[in-house]
Amino acid sequence: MKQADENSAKRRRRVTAQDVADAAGVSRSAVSRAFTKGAYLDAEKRENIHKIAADLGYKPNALAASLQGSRSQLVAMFVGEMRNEYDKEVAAKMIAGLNAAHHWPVVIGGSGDAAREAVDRVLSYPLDALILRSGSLDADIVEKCAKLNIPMISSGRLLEAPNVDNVCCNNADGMIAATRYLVGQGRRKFGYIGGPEGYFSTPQRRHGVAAGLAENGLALVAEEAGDYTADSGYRAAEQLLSSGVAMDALICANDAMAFGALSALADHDISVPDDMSVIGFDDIAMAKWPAFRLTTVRNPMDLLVDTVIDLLDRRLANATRPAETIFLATELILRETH
Amino acid sequence: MKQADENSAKRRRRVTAQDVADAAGVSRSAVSRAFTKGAYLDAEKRENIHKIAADLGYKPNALAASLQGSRSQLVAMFVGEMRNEYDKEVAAKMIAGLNAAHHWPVVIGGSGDAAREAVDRVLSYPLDALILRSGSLDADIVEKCAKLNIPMISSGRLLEAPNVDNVCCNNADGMIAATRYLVGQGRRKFGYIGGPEGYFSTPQRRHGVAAGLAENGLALVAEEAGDYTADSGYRAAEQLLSSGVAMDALICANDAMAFGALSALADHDISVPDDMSVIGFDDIAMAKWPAFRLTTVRNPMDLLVDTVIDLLDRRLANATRPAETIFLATELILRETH
DNA sequence: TGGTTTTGTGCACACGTGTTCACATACAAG
DNA sequence: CTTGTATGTGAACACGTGTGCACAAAACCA
Repeated sequence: MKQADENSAKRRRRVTAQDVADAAGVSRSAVSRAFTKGAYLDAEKRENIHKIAADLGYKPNALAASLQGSRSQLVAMFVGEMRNEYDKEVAAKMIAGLNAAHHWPVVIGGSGDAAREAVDRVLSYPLDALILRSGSLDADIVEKCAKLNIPMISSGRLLEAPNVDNVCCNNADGMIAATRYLVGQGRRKFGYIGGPEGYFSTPQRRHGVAAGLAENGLALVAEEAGDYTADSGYRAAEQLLSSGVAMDALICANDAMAFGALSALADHDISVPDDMSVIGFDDIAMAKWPAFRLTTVRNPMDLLVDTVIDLLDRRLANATRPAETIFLATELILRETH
Repeated sequence: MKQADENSAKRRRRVTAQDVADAAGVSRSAVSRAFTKGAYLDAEKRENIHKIAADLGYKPNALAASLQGSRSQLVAMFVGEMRNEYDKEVAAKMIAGLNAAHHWPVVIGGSGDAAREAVDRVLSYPLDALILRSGSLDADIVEKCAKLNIPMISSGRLLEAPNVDNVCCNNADGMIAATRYLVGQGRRKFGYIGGPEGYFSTPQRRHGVAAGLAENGLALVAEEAGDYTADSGYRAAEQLLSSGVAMDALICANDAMAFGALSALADHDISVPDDMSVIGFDDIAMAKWPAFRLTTVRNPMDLLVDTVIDLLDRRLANATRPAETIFLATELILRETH
């Protein structure tokens, strides 16, 4: 009776070190030591404990262990809305990279109040760090993390604060290089499809294009703004074409909008690259698909992931290291639309 | 001196309920009560504690609280390699859905040994559940979870085990509907680009196409296999075209491969849909991009996410509920490639 | 044999929380 | 004044783990 009660009660519970200890006829300490590398325990007994533990399906509860003061290995990652393909691609790579480095990402998405509340709630876990990847969040998150002693790494935009490391693609330089190249190819009448307000990259990329043109005594002849989706790129291109302004080059603030623009140009029987050069930004996987073969500015995603994880590991190794801001170099990828 | 030591030591630690209690001049119990809904505490004192807590940046440690026996709210989600766009899209939606339902997904990606090891490690956290989304994992994960009392929900493929809920798109029916429709449109010579071996959906979709043709006394005239990426679709289509077999319809096991196939057809000046119908499967966001406007079979992602979360919540509410397997109906989406 | 070192293990504490229990205070009723 | 009843609140325990400390047993040496 009592036995049955105990069994049914245990059925609901997670197997605990005490259960293994009872089964093996040793103390709970011995079980703990059997799973702690470098701890002092008779080899034979350790093996026996491991065997019984495997049999019972025991795993030390990482959270209870983290109460001891060690790291939880949990890392929160805020990814914004993941509406465009670049964000999804980076998120996927980041998850893989964190896994490989034995950090476990608790992923938060969305925008606005819901996102703010979600991040707030997730801060109640003992996180090793918070990674901001795209999306915009209230600035007071920085203060909250500082008080909770949770290091932050921002990779979508620059967050100027002590204890916040930043990784950032050199947006302006990338656009300058693209513009220079097209000018060198003889293009003169540049149109531009920019990003939405509120994104960190929007003014930077816009500025890069303007600077690249200015150093050749040129300026944009036409301009529209999209929201970084392919649909908005299509609409923006339609708008530019219907305005009647003559263009021979169209620079887009990201690849997805460039794809949309390419479709609009095709619908208008404008040949690319004969009549018009099109250049994107990011070099997402799709850019090299046969349907697009897009000339674009590479936003180095793999390097971004590696850099973020490197900063994270170094931050965990040394909490007082001064915050760093790292800029990543872009690269012009020539395919078939320039 | 002692004061300074204490301060610098505390600087490293997370703010704790005891710290707030000291600052507020109450017991730690009072602080805990101040943050526990429905607990008994003087209203004025509760307000004061909240104020001081906000000032210090205190948040109850969710993990320490979960030791009490309550749920951790952590949910592991295995997402496979996330190589194709469908997987990324579903993962993004699932993350958003879980967040909205106040579950916090610890996301694991990858494949092979690394993935197996990562999932194994993540099981050391006190998870409320494990969601399998795509990808393939050793079958012994089911047994491990059973022993650890972690409920599982599989959505990529059917996992026949007690305590594993399944959500699955009705692959065969979707393909039957697509095939029937094309036959009704007068198509007779069907080619097929299938998925890679090892995926749960591969034989089901293949079977659906065969069944749809068989009921009209037809059979496939040509067939190739890809790996669910656009590139592989392009190569497979090239292969089919170079074989010289005449076709008037090409069914692809997913949208990404259909995109690749469309490019190959364009390169060969084969007009879609005049000379050839092309149908995909999934209806990912890109399918309606102006560049593709792909006719396809909708794999209902939003419904998938809702269903998984519903199953999760019901499982948490009732651990002994018998495992369910839910099939989701597909829908033929007619655009411009049929 | 007696003393000293090595080897192995259990006890007890700490981590941060929620909650039960007992106790103190205040106040109303008899 | 005594008794009974609300109303708050602190002390103590439990959750599952890692580890310092003490202690026992065994091995070694003289």
